[in-house]
Amino acid sequence: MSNRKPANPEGDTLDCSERLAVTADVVIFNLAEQDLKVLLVCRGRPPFKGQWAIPGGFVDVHESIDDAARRELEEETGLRDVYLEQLYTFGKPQRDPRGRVITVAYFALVAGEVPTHAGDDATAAAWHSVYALPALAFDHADILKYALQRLRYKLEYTSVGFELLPNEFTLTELQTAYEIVLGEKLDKRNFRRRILEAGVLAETNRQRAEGQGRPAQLYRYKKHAVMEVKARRLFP
Amino acid sequence: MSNRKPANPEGDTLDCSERLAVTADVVIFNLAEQDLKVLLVCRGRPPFKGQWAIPGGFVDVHESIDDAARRELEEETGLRDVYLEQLYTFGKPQRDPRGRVITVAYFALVAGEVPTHAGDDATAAAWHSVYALPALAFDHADILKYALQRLRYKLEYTSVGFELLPNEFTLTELQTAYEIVLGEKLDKRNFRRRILEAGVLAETNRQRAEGQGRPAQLYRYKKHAVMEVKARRLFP
DNA sequence: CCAAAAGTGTTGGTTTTACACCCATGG
DNA sequence: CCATGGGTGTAAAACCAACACTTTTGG
Repeated sequence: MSNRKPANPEGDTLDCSERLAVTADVVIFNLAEQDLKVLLVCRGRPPFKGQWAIPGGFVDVHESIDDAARRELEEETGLRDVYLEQLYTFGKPQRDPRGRVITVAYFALVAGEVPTHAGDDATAAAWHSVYALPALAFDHADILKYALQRLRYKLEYTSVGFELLPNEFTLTELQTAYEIVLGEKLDKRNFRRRILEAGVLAETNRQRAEGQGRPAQLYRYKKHAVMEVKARRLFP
Repeated sequence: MSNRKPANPEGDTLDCSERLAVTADVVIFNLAEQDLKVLLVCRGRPPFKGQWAIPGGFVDVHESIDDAARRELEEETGLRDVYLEQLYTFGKPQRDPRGRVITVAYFALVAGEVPTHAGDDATAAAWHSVYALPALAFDHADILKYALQRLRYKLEYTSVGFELLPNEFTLTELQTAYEIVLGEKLDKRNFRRRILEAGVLAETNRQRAEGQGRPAQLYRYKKHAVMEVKARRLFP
């Protein structure tokens, strides 16, 4: 950060003429109905009125970008303390017809049934399958594509997958979650071996019966287990 | 991106009150004197006058953030068309004492001997070893630490290392480059086998003698070779 | 002919993949 | 007792890590 542009040679305040509008947009993923969903809002105003978009909002002068993203997330889902990670910053001059807008994109993972609340600038908020998306406003299709790529990548290299499941889950549920996100079948025995050897799961003393089969052991994610196992993929 | 904050209900223009100053800062890496160097500028103005900082500048309303980063890079080094990648966006409210400034950080890799040009807001620009850094202005120590981490990571998983060498290079030079950045010795035979099997190098028909030993084959990087070899580390 | 740097294969251990049957429960 | 879903081991292949000598040149 230098201070070339500001006109004041003393450099201890900032010129206002070159400021930009900055938004924090959050790609919120969720698993439901055996599908990977993303939360979209239907825009209630121009531009792109009536089109679906990734939820987001302007970053306030007094809040950090992370806080702005958390605020958006809470406005749309009512949830706090969920997995949230900065993705990429999109800043082409013409990406918003209203003027220069820079978007810092985030992605979030939320678990369980999550009701949605449309913000006051949206006519609706709804979960959409990432495999059957409507046309999106702005460059949001690019952002979503990038978010999905990053989610898949993280799933293979880190143990972030638990964030898509409720507190307690069975190994079959976890495997299904991985399969839905990665879009491929995994081997049951290899999956179990790896996930257990990674040491990020703790057995609970509870079980759950699914239909009329043998009840499954419930596990929970060990908080504070190392998130990123350097240079060792969790899955092939 | 929603349009909650702007006051105009029609939403087709942008309110100016909530705009932020945005800079593009570039961590420029270079190899020299058997060391990994980073280009720093000595600030000519407050705040942090006289302290070293990562070069950067405000993003103009009409240019993309990438273009701003490229412009900074060219101003400091005179180079264009070098490897440049967005790193992360830093946006805590108090990170700049002048007011709210958001910094989109990039990292760049430049090859060969690169003279530096101090910008007009800096009293000097110089290469510093990443292993012996001075105190840095703002939160630039964090940015640099993050950049170095990312560079190392990329070196292991992609073939980005060539960007730190001139057009033609020997395998020993390439290995040395990797060793300097990663901070560890590599096995010569394993290194050569892997880098050649990766198929990203083309032999030239030239050789170069280093001192009085046997001359080494010169290679160059195959442009358009896949940059990212998914799920296969180049080095252990 | 000697010093200096380039170049070259093999082996043992580890990791990964592929694959099929028995177990516990509810109806 | 049977249908349903949960749980388990092994063998072959691929991959990785460690290791030392020969080749080519210049002085």
